[in-house]
Amino acid sequence: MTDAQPIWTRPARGSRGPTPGHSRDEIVRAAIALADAQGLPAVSMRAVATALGTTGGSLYRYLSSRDDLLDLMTDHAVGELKPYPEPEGDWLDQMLRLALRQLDLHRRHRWLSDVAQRPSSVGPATLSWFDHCLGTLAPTGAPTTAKFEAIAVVTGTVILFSRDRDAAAASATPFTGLDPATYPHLTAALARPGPPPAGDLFERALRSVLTGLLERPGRSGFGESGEKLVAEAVHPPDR
Amino acid sequence: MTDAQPIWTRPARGSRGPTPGHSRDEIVRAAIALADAQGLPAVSMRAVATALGTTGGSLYRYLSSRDDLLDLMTDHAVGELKPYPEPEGDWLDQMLRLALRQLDLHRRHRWLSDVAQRPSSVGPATLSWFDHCLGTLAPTGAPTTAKFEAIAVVTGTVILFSRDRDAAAASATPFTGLDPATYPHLTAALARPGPPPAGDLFERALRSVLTGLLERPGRSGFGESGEKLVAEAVHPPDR
DNA sequence: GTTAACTGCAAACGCTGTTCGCAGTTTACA
DNA sequence: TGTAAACTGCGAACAGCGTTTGCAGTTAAC
Repeated sequence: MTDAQPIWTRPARGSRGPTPGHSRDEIVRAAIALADAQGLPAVSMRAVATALGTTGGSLYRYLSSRDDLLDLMTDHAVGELKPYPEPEGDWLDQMLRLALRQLDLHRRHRWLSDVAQRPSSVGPATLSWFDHCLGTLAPTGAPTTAKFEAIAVVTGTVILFSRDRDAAAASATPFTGLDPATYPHLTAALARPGPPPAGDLFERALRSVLTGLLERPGRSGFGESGEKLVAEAVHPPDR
Repeated sequence: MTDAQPIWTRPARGSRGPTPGHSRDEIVRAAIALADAQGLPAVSMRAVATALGTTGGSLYRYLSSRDDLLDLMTDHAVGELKPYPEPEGDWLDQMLRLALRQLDLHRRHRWLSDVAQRPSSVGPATLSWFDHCLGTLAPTGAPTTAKFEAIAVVTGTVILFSRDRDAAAASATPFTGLDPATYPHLTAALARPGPPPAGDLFERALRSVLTGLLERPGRSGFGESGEKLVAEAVHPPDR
């Protein structure tokens, strides 16, 4: 199965041979279970195959590469974001709810952040999520570029905070026995950690960055002619 | 060379045998040149070795693992951030200058963002950079946790924007031929992309997120409605 | 002078993604 | 109905990876 088309438009099987013993969905599910339990490096073709009771090379009857499998896994996981939360409050509240749902997804599937920063083929569930986010941001009237960037920043922040605990545990170890002369501020900060910051940092970060990126600044912000164009282009027919 | 100590405190060579034909620094430089030219996957032990005129196994006289090499590469690159920009303006201006310097570094060494998302051993140059950032944020009076988080967010934003061009090129291709019925907002946004947003998005994003994370709350409007949103949006009780 | 430690190199181990050839099976078409 | 094409499943194989090991040669310490 070596096709130039992306996996989303490629048929799962032909019409000629015997009925396949497995399916793409079954393979993807097994791979996700493996990744959830033992991390992404454990998802090797042979490991997934043996989890399904077959051999490594047989998977290439269903997929054309491991990247295909990762793409399918990603989109399958992103599909768990549905149903999207009910629209409630202004666009910022709504966007925050979406981000929290995404954060929860990344905490359930920690391998998602490993797979996210790799050039991948975007699946339908991801497109749907992206489209929903764009719709949520429509009332801002911000340019398309800013919206795209804002959604990317949200995802980036989600990945950042989903790694929180691991990062904290990992970075605590090598931070012992530092020389106060060479690292004065760092040793001081570690010696007196101070109080935990008020409120949820995740929410604070997102609220501030989203308003900063998307909200209409006083008058020296977006160009006026551009605003009209964007307002026309973005106003959806059914919303 | 299999030692439990991190590579930073391990001596480069013993005192008994013949003088080594290479050095850690030479190896690291060759690896960085390779990564700059052909990307991180091209940095294999054998490839670095042949670039130095030796064989793969010989590198293990200088390093104990490929992860060690990546750690050394990272810290070597982060060392290029020095000298740090002169303090000028308030802490926000200063922090922005640091972020821009970091962004430039990530554009010169694109493999840095690939290597950053991997649990690594933090080297002295990275510690120094971190310490300098902490010192820059000292006037904010924010809690230590918030400062740490803010620095991480800055790095995350730098990585995000350093990938900008690649991401734009890669995501433009699969975004053709979408069904306007299933992705209304996305197709509308792509049909008329609108003007590029005025001002630098990188700077806007950083200014807003830094002020949001670090400036004293109290008059800024957040805190009350947020906690309820958190409880509502996540339905599995993971938190 | 002997011994221990070190360097450099080649070969090998186990793992990876992926390809290929070989049955055996099912469908399409003349 | 017969034949050919297409498909599935499987085992072996290939190239590449990180890493280990054994061996010869070199240097320094005692």
